[in-house]
Amino acid sequence: MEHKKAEKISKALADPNRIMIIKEVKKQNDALYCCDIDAIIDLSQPSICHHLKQLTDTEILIPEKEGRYVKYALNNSLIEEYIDFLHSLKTT
Amino acid sequence: MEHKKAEKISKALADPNRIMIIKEVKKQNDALYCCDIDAIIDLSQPSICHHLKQLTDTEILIPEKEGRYVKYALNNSLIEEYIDFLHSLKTT
DNA sequence: TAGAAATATTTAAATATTTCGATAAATAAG
DNA sequence: CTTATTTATCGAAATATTTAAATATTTCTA
Repeated sequence: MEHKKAEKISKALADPNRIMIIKEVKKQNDALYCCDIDAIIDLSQPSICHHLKQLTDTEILIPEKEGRYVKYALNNSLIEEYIDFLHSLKTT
Repeated sequence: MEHKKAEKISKALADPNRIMIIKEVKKQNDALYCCDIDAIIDLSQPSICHHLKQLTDTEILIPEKEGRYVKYALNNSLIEEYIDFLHSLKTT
């Protein structure tokens, strides 16, 4: 992974609300809906939308449209690539 | 790892200059000096100092004073803990 | 001890991010 | 077709981050 990409993923993970959202995706087993987040995070709907956009722009979350709803799944392989990048930084 | 801690590590990694610094620590085999960075990164001395502070505050880098100099080493075990946290986010 | 060199701190400006209210767009339900 | 519901976008305010000049601190060397 390019370090520019790793930087962007790091930035997307650098917020407590976005980490909460990712945790919730896991809890809901890759089937998190936008409106579920309202119940969990004390932010306005536009703010939640903004955080989701950062997570989907970086492809950490993969959105899938289902009628009026959007379902989010975690991009496990991207996380793996990011982990590989972190391993590559380590000294031996 | 607490997610507050993971958030802080993410934030510290969310900058191209700081990633460059970490890469340079690896290149120099855990023996990076402050003044070496001047040669690599086009930033003022106070800015470099500020970035190093973020990396040491989060304990990503471990500073060791050597007379007038400060030598930096990567905290490999913290990176491992951060990687474990990332694994824990993954869906199965 | 005085001067030089390396690193740290303070302060302020520029830029970026976060947040929310208002509003728009898309689709479902009646 | 009209209305309600879900998600997205715009615009503006509040907050945080990045940067560098000026200055301070620490320690080496002559």
